[in-house]
Formats: sequence, structure tokens, C-alpha cells
Amino acid sequence: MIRFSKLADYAVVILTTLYKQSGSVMSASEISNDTRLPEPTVAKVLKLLAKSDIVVSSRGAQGGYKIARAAEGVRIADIVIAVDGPVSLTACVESGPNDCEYSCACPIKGRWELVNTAVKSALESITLADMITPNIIMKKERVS
Amino acid sequence: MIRFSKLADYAVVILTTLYKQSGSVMSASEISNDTRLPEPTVAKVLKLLAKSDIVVSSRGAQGGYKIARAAEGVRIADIVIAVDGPVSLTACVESGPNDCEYSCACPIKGRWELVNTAVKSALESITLADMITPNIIMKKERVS
DNA sequence: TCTAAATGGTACAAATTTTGTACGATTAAG
DNA sequence: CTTAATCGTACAAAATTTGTACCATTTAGA
Repeated sequence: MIRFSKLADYAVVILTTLYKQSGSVMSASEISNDTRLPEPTVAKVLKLLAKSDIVVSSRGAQGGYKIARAAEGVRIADIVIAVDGPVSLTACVESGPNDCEYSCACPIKGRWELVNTAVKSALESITLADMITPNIIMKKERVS
Repeated sequence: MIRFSKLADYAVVILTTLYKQSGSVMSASEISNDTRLPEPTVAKVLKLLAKSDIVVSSRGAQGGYKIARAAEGVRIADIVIAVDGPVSLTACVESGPNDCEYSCACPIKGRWELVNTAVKSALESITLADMITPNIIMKKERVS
């Protein structure tokens, strides 16, 4: 079953918490309390998010993290990339083209980028704001 | 880095090979020769694909696998689901709703389905035919 | 009817990845 | 200068993915 890592999951939960306090600074341990997630894990995720400028960190006493932009400006893709690294669905796509040992025999050299791009677009089309907003639309047709 | 399994990758390669012989039956070992993929692995993938009716198997001597439908009718989503199981990006979505231990504290209960659905749609919008067809369109804007 | 060729299913060991944690360095407020 | 907090790195444990093997079942052909 294809999935992304729990870290991405945590990241969204953490960000959601942070967005409820928009503006004010929260420390990693405060967030840990709020979310019931283990503190070291929260800290780890926040560090990754800070590196991608999704949250802003301030060090020292009274320091902590706060959001860097409005929820509408944060795409799910940004979050996933921040914690899981670039979205590349197969090894082929990852390293430069024609790098894989089977490349000479490979009948679909590079074709995966098609899929890659589609998924990336999907992830870019949803923002954190969509995740926070209470369920309205979406009753979605299940496709088995 | 989010990705799906190598099996899905193999599956596409194998199917591509099979589609070049459309109609005729190939055994797992023949396909293994063609693709340079280890035979047991090829066999495993084919078994999974057969179970999802993406290929048709015939047992016994002279048996083997052949395609079940035109390449246009095989969506990438079908293939991925066949080998990797259902697309569910997070644990929350997987088991029934409100099953997770944090559910009471979780601020985004169920919101992942939004993302889930988007990715699934992306995977459904591309068919095996798109992967086989030589590169024409696609010069896509890279989004970092 | 018997044998060979092939898939079907299950089970399992190894390798890789993900996850969670810890520790020391750095920074800033009071 | 002390305290509170992040930063960075490193690492052990757990979970997942991968690759392989084995045996049962089925079918074509001699």
C-alpha cells in the first residue's frame, strides 16, 4: 500500500495545532502536550519544517516556533517534501536519467515522470487550509 | 521521499514487455529474459497482476500470461493497487474512521481523505498506454 | 496415462527504511 | 551568567519491503 511516512502525518497535525495559535510562538514541548505526540518526534518534525521555511523558529529562552505564512499558502506538497524529501515515485526518476542498471533494456525509460508529475500536482493542489477547514464538499466517489 | 514500491515499478516494466507481444502468451521465464529482472520476482509480480485481472494466466505446459485488455484500459492506479494494495496515504485513512488512538485529540480527523482522493485520481488519470507511447507532450514546469 | 512445463500459494530470511530517542552545541532572554 | 529553548548529528530498535524457495496444482503432449 502506497503511503507517505508518519512524519508527514505528524507534520500536518503539528501544523494544524500551530495554526490555531496563529501569530504566537509555541515551544516544541507545548505542541507535544497539545497533540499527545512524543516530544522528541515533535521537535524533529519542527526542525524539518523550519528548514523549509514553513515555520519560523526562534532560539533561546522564550523561543519556539510560529507559522511563516497563511494556511492557504502552504501546500501539502511543501509539507511532504519538507519531511520526506522530494517526491519521486521510483528510483529511476530519482537519480539522473539513464542511471539505472537496466536502462538499456528498460522499455519505459523516463516515463515515470508522467506519473510523478501528476502526483506532485495533486499534492500541490491542496493546501493546509483545505485540511483545516471543516468538511463541506467531498463526499467522493469511492473507486474500490 | 514518498514513493511506491519497486514491485510497482517492475509491474509496469513487465506489462510493457507483455504488451509488445499483445495477444500471445509469455511464460514468466521468457519475460524474465526480456526484462533482465530476476525470475522469481517476475513470477511474483505476474501472480499479483493475474489476481487483479490485469493479465490472464493459463496454467500447465505451454501456459503463461497474456494481457487482459487494451493498454488504454489499464490505469496506473490499477497496477499500483494490484501489487501494493489500496492507495491510502496515512494509517488514519486505512482502518475505519476514528480508529486511531489519538483520534480524540486529532484536529484533522479524516481530512487526509482529501489528499488520498487527489492522489488516487492522479494515478487513475494515467494509463499504461500513456507510459508506452513515445514522449511527445510533457515538458512540464518543474516545481522545485 | 504419464511426464514435463508452467502457474498458484504460502512462508521466510535478508536487506533496507522508517522511526524514535539521546546528547552536546548554540543561541537568546532576563 | 544562568536558564530555556532550538540546532545538528548520530544511533539503536522496529517495521516494512524485497527477494527467494518450496510444494501443490494444472494442463499439453507423447
